[in-house]
Amino acid sequence: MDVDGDSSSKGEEEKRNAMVVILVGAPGSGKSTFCDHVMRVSTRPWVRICQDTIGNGKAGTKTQCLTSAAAALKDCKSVFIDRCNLDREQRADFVKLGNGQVDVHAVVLDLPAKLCISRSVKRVGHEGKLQGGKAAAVVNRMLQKKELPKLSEGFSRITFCQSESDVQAAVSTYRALGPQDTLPSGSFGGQKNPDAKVQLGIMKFLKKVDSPVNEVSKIDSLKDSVTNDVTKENDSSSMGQEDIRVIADEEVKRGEDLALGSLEGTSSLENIPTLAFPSISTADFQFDLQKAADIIVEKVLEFVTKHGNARLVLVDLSSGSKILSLVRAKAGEKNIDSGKFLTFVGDITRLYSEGGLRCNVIANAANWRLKPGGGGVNAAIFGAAGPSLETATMERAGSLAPGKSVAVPLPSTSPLFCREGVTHVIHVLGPNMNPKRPNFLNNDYIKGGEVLREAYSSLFEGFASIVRSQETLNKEPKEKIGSIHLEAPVDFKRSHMNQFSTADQKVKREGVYESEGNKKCKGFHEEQESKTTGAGDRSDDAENEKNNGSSSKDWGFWAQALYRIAINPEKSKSDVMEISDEIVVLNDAYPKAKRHILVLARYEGLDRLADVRKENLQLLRTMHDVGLKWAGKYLSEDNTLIFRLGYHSAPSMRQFHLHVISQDFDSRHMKNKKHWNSFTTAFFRDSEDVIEEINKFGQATIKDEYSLLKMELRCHRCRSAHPNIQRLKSHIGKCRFPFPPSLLQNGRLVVATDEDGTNQ
DNA sequence: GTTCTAGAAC
DNA sequence: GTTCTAGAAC
Repeated sequence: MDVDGDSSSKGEEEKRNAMVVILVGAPGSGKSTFCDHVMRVSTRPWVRICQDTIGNGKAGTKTQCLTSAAAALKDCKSVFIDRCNLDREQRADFVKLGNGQVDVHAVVLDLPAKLCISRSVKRVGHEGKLQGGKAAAVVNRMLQKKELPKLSEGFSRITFCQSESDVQAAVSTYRALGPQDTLPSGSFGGQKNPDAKVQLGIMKFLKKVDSPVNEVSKIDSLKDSVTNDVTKENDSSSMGQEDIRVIADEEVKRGEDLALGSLEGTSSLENIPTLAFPSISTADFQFDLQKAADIIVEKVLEFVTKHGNARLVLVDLSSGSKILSLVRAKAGEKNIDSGKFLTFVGDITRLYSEGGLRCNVIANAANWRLKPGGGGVNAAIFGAAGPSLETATMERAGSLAPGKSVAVPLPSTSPLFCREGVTHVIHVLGPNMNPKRPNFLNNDYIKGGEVLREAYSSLFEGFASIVRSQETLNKEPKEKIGSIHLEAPVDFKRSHMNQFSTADQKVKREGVYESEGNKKCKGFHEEQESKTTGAGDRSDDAENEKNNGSSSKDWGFWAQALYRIAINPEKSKSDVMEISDEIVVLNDAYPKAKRHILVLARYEGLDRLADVRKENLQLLRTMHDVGLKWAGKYLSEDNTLIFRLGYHSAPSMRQFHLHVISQDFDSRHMKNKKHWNSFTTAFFRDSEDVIEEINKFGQATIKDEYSLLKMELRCHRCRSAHPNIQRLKSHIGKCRFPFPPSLLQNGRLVVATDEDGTNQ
């Protein structure tokens, strides 16, 4: 860092290096504290422009702020714009202060509403005078208007903070800036979809770094991947299937539009060869995270300096991933080119289909026998790649020593190849610090470090050699990574993971399960009655990582009540209202609204949404129609009701079932956050959308239950936040705000119609 | 899925 | 002291 106290002689230069940092955040989000923490130790001259105090210690006007900010800049000082700046219009004039001469940054303090409210309520004598009971209403109202900043507004850098630790990281970044320093351009901190107004879970924000999940459908995710990644051309070598090509072509078109039309310049060069790799040895092999992060960054740096035309992506499934944040921080310190290395939260087997990130090579944290199973990444990759990967692997090697890797070309029949565009899997075996696993190093981190370095070297070399061979094939040297600034190390915080716990991945059901196909129940009710489906076929493999290869979910006895009814509806004690060959309709035993019924599928093997495939389309339509019929019946009795039809992403009860539920949520059984969020977040998958997705993609997007169900409590109509379920319930009893636009589309809400058949 | 309950939050 | 949450048991 170049610290220079002699400002007079360097005035011009300093002016060039001054910057405008626009804080964006609700009252109570910690904007002033942020400025204080930076300014207290910074060697750069800062001026804080605070609208709450600018009028001689009292609140002033926006114009006053603009004038003072301009004066400070003229004086070669960097400025913090400390006001809410929650919408684009409010920010625009401050962005213009940069005048193309100085960098304009945004720091977004996007903390949970509840936290902002409680801070606002508690604060005494705060400059903004926002105290007491009105704070909640004010914060809520302001958050409704919230438009997260985009680079296209004219910011050169945006930092999104969604937790206390994000804020800490941003403070450190800014306080470390000397008078001459600049920061890399781009969008940082993981808000992939700037329009998502999703917040962190309320209660846990201090205990763990939770992350939001975008409430977008798979189709939307493809769209917004375009806004971040401009596709230049389709890489025919990595695409095998017609429908993927179609999607890719659409991306190209939109991408071009975008490149012409806006500054959304966080383009990532999709065609550059990309290796996605998990952190080796830090999960089940219990390698120290700090030490591992150092080694990752060291090896990545080595690679990126040597290879211009390739990109590395460190992937982790869990959004609060410690290793990702450690690596991100260290990579930032080393100024690793963000176009060549990024971190990504998501399922390594679904990077393209669910994350919009194209990776032609993925690394597998393998076991020494190179066998499927175990848990974690290994099980996921073998599961997703299908049996052909095992065959192809065995052709190359029978086992692997720690520190070594083996690259295996994926057969073009593998779903990973067709769907994700992955051409190679590189198996890597890292050092093991877990006494229960083979080759235990007994805390010998000297040896461990060596082996881990060797593992990454071997992995990256394997990748480089694939890149070389593909370049030769294409006979056309790829364009060097361009001058357009790239977004990263960005943590996209995208998690569409199905059936994964935060720590472990389970093999996809269809992978190992001794499938009986989707036989109809009809005709074999009795034989099924006695059949247990509990434990599944656990095949523990001692040297494999934790979590056995069991593919079927362990449904407890209580969780099989619906299954028993589907098989034997006549004998059921529940109030079954309709029975056909295909479906059973019954009242939910614990209705979460005035009207809440279930339409059960009577198909053996269809336990949940994740099991549904294209061959079940007709069933989906039947269930939807039956649901509509019953909703219509209830609407004819009470035309004030509004219904929504949909599926839980990860149901607790076995047997595929459709919820038909009125949107009053007026029920004594609506008791907790999980109940609420399961019907009012993206966890609830609208029936119409599911049908569309199954039709287009052959399977439905499953939303990540672990974060969605813990989200803070928000009104499903006006989106206001509430501290607990009781307060929420008293609010929804009164709230008559129109439903959000997304729900008003695509027939997601079912309302009463008058005689003409028009909506009332 | 619900119920029960310890203990955290208020 | 009361309310509320989250985890375990069922």
